[in-house]
Amino acid sequence: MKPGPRRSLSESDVLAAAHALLAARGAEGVSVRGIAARLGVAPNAVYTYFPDRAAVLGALVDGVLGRVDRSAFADPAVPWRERITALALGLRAALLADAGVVRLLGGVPPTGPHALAVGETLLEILDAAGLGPADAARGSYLVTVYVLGAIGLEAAELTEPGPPPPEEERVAARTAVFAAVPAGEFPRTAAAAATMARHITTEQFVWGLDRVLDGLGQPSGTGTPRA
Amino acid sequence: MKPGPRRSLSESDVLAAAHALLAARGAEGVSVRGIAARLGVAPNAVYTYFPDRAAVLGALVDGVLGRVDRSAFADPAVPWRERITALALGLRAALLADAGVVRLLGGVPPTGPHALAVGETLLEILDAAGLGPADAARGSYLVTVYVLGAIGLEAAELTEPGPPPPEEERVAARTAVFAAVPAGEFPRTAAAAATMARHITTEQFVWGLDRVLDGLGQPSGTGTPRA
DNA sequence: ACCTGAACACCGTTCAAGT
DNA sequence: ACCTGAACACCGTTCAAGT
Repeated sequence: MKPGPRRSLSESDVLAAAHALLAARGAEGVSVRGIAARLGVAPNAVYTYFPDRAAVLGALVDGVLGRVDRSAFADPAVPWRERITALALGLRAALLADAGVVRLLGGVPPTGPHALAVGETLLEILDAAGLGPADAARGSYLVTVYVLGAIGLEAAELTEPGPPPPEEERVAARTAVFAAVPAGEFPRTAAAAATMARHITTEQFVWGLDRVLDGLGQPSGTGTPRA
Repeated sequence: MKPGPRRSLSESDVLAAAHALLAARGAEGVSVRGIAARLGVAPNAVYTYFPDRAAVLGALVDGVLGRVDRSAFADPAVPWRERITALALGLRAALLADAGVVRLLGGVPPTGPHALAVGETLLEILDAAGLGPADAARGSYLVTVYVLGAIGLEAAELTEPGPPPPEEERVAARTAVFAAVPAGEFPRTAAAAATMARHITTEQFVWGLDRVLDGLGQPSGTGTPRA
C-alpha cells in the first residue's frame, strides 16, 4: 500500500478505537499500535492526531467524563444534596462502566474540558446551596476526594476488563477475598467480611457520600434538613 | 558469563532495585529488565523470585505501606481522632514520598500483609472509640476512601518522579494550573484558585479528614469532643 | 534451585520519503 | 496535511540448557 487517501481518519476515530481496546483488553491494552491496527493504518499515523500516547489516554478519560448524564443534577430547583448525589452517581456509573478507565484516571491530570465542567458544576451546586466561595471550594475538594476514592476502591476489585459483572458475582468475589484473610492475624478484618461483603455497593457509596455531605455543615438555600 | 553462583540475590534485592527504579524513573519505569540490569543479572533471573511483573509491583506497594511509622497511632491511650489522624498522615507521608507509588496503587489489590495491617489497625481504633462492629466496618470504609482519594488527588499534581518538591514549588505549580483554566467558561473554578492554590496541603488534608470523622458520629470511649 | 543465552511477540516514537 | 516503510531502543515472558 502507498501513502493512502487524505483525512481518512479523525480524532474521534482514534478515540473510539482506543475505547474499544480499553473495553476489550483493559487499561494496559490501549496501545498506539493496537489503535492503528484497529483503524487499518500504520502505527505512526496516530501521531497525526495526537502528540503521544499520553495525550490519547487523556482525551479518552475526559471523553468518558463527558458521558455523564447531565439532566439529573442540572436542575437548580432540586435540593442540593440530591443534586450532588445525582452527580456522584453519574460519575460512578460512567467511570465503572469500563473498569479500565479508573486505572487510567490516576495518570491523567484532571484538566480536560469535561473534568473542568464537572468541577464547575459541583461549585455551582454548593454555591446555590448557600456556601460562600471559600466553603464551596473546600466542599468541592471534599466531595471530589470522596467520589474518586470510592470509585478507585471499587475499581480495585474489578480485575477483568470490560463492563463490571452483576452484583451477585461481585459479592461472591468480595466474600472470597475476605475469606482469604488470615483470621488469626487480622481478626477484625476477617470479621468485617459479614458486614462489608454483603453490602450492595451503591448503598454503601451513597451512605458514605451522605456522611461527607453532613461534614459540609448545614448550608441554607435549597438544602434539605440534615436528619 | 556462565550460569553464575547460587542465591546471589534475594526478594529484598529485587524489591530494592524496583524501588530505586521507581524513584528514579517513575511508575512506568519499573521494568523487569531494568530491575535485572540494576542487579547485574539476566532479565529472566527475576522470575526466580516473583512469578511476574505484577507480583513485583504488588510487593513493592505493600512494602511502602510497611514503612509507615506505627508508633504514632499504636497507643490506645491517645484519643481516637488523633490516632486516626496520625495513621492517615503516616500513610500520606509514606505514599507521597515517591509519587510513583500512588499510580501503582490503583493496579494492585490491597491484600498484602501491610495493607491488611493498616485496615486492621483502623478497625481497632474505631472499636476502641466505641463503635460496634458494623459501624466500625463502615467507618473504616469511609476513612479509607477519603485517605486514598486525597492522596490520589495530591499525587496527580506530582508529575515528576522522585520525592515531591517543596511546598512553595507545589503552590506555584497549582497556581499555574488554575491560571490556565478559561475563566469565561469555568468562572467558579477559576475563582477558586485563590482559595485552593494557596492552601497548605497538609492542612487541607487534615481539614477534610476531620469532616469525615465528624460523619462517623460521636462515639463514646476515648473520643475527644466534637468541637 | 538458580541462573544463562536466545528467542517470541510485542511496545512508543522518530525519520525520511511519498502523494 | 496525511500517510507510508523502516528503523531504534525498548518491553514481558518462555524455553531449553548449564551448574
